[in-house]
Amino acid sequence: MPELPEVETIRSGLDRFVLNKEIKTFIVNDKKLNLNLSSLRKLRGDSFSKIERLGKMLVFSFNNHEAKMLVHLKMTGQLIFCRNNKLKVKSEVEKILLAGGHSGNEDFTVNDLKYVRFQIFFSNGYRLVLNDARRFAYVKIVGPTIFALEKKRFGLEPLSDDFTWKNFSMLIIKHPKRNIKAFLLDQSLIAGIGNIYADETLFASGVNPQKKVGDLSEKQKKLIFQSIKRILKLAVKKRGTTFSDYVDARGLSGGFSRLLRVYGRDGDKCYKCGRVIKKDKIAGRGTHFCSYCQRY
DNA sequence: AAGATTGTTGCTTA
DNA sequence: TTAAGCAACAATCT
Repeated sequence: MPELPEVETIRSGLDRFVLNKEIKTFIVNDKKLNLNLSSLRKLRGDSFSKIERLGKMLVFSFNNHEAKMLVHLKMTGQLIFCRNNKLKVKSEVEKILLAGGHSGNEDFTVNDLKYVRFQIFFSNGYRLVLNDARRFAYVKIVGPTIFALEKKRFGLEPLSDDFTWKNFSMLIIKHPKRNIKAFLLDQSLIAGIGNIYADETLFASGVNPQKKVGDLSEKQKKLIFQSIKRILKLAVKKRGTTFSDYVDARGLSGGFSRLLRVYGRDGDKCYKCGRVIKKDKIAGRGTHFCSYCQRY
């Protein structure tokens, strides 16, 4: 469920806490991750030099190794930075990190980490935990060649300078037969949009999710292009959307949830026209839309 | 208790 | 070649 805004929020949160901190050791708690222990061992004593986001994937670089650590949270993965001990009610990480001024889920404690799959222990007494109920999330250590291949699979970054009207239109011309919902979800075309922001984008644009992109009017295309940028930017500013599992690196919920206009509102009244919001399966995903406001 | 669920991949079909 | 549909992955919730 973490999409671009959620992953970006985690990324920037982590930036402040793990960069240039010496890594003491890695612990693999779930064999399903298929991690090579000897390649992890080589990275002990090193530290992260930067954390980038590629679509919904996080890319960790090291100061003294060429290898990169790739983390994809898939549906229910969480990356939580916390203190390296078992504290009782309020963990110290909350006291320290909440001092940063953010309000949020105050009840989150390290005790809620029930599905720990992977951990990075830092020398300063903190650790980074991959917590994932459904075990779809992955961690990979890759060299430059594999990383270059991985990178190629991602399409345009919607918040980068490459996401221009020209590039967006070219994508549409290349895939005229695809429906717009599937188009928005395809990570190899535009990277980072998931089910929530696809539905929000189409509602904001007044476009029917079934519409073939080749049949969109110029006005509709422009609206979609602008809505993608506007909504994702706002959602990043609000620190993402919490629908079920998502929390940021400090265990805090996102603030975009209350700004959702269609996602999860099936059966409720449309904010624009008052008719009932529908939910159908389109492009293989549950799709929320107003059949009146999004009839074209 | 069956069915649905946020992401992605890979297979089958048209 | 392109796209749609569907199962699979694992666990939880309704």
